[in-house]
Amino acid sequence: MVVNIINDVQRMLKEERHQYILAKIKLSRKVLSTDLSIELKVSEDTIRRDLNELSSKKLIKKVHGGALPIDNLASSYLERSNFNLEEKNTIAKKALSLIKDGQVIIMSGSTTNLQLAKIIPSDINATIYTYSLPIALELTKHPSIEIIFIGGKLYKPAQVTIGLDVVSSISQLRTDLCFMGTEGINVSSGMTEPNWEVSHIKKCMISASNKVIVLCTKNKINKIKRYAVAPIHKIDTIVTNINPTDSTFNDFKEKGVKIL
Amino acid sequence: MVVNIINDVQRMLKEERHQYILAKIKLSRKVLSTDLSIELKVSEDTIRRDLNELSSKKLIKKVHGGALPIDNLASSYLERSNFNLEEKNTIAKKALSLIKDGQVIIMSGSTTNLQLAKIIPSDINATIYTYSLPIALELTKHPSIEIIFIGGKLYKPAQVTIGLDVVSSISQLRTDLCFMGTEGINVSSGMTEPNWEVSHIKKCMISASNKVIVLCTKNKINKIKRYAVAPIHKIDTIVTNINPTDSTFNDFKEKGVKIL
DNA sequence: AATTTTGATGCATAAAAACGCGTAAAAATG
DNA sequence: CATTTTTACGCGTTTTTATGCATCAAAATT
Repeated sequence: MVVNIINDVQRMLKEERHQYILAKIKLSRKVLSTDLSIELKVSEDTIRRDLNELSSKKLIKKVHGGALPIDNLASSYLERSNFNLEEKNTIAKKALSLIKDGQVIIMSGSTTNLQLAKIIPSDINATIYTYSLPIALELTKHPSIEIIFIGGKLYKPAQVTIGLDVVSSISQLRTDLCFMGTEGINVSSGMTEPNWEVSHIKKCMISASNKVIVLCTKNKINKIKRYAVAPIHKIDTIVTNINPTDSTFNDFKEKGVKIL
Repeated sequence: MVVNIINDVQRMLKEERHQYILAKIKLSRKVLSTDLSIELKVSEDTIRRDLNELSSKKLIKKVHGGALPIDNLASSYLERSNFNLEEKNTIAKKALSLIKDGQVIIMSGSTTNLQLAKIIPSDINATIYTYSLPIALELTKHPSIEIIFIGGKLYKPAQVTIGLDVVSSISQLRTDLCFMGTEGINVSSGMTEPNWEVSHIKKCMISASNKVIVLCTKNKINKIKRYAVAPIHKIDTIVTNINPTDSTFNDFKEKGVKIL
């Protein structure tokens, strides 16, 4: 019996096929199982299994006959933004009451702020400065808010601009309100951040703004991170997802911080 | 017997049709089953089934004879970006070949550029300046591209920043390549734009860049708009969705413009 | 009201997907 | 090194899906 060596010579590994498929989808926006079967010299069955795998990893959208790219805009940020959505929305709703018509506001890039941006009623007029891509994008849907985007080098994981440009832009501003998320807040250490760049930017935001409002979920309270942003007395209001009368806040209240 | 190759060549996947229909509805506020049947080369029957599906997903409002948009004022940019996707992708693929590793590039906010941003291979290194939110967001998915966002006041319909800040930022730049879309290009009038702000920004881009590459679909060629951007000799290359040997381009070639 | 356009429904068919099974190579195990 | 176990595939077979067509019902149009 003749052994067909030729056939065996070139068979791609599964992983290689996957790479190939992803690359092709990226480039052509569409792949057909039949084409792939021919191109990769495996049965359509195998292609289908490949497609199913990639699809279950959310890397492609499998459809009858082939696959298409997954549409969605952002991935990692988007995932985070859907985390603890319930809490974030609670906070956002409370924070809404602090916005008055005609104000100039600066917002940090936190996912809670994104929630806030989503629910600002369309009859509110305001000017919002931000350095977060998703927040700016969200606000473009709003009919009357004026958006000023603060440019600079993009920090991909958080989809915000950072760096000197941002710092220098912000230090030239004067705003009424400043909404910012935080990674840690505590009476003695004040507000702290794990990221040096971010801590610096937040410092600028605070000195640029008349009132400082910190939005944070319960689990950030009493956490301390590496870099200091501001002592507690610089914070005007903390908005959280728990009851403002909770005893957790006693110390904060003594320092004159409002809890919402 | 004649085998009809043409017929076999392109049949869209159901999902693709759906996307096409949605894009068209948003753009023209109305679609007719008969038109779609011809455009998508399927029976009206199938179109009706498509429309029913989309309608049951509340994405469109199905009516006698066709369908209408379901109120909501989704961002007009996204609408445009999914329209004529095929052509835009063709252009983007061609344009890809012009990008070399390590270059500094500036991109305008055109939807064709968005397509380009989507398909840049992950092994390419480059620095990209842009003032388009969607493009910047798209590029955050790329592992190695450095993105610099040019800040300023946001122009919502196009999701780009405009204004003095943008102009002044760009005039301080020096880039290797400049990819820009256009609303009209013509041998005698050169490149033209309907929007004054945009025309001004594009002028800056051109003078900041070593090479100027214009991406445009066939239908923009020989159109003339209100505001001049640049005479034809400032353009190095035009990338379109049609064959570069097409006679349409003869005049352009005489002026030294490369066609891709 | 008559006529023309659309829409819905059932049916036929071809293509694609899923499922189960067998096999052979690769990896793990004793 | 022998032998299990696992993994990756391919091949039938059965289901499901996508689509067109014919027919009849429901509109819109005249």
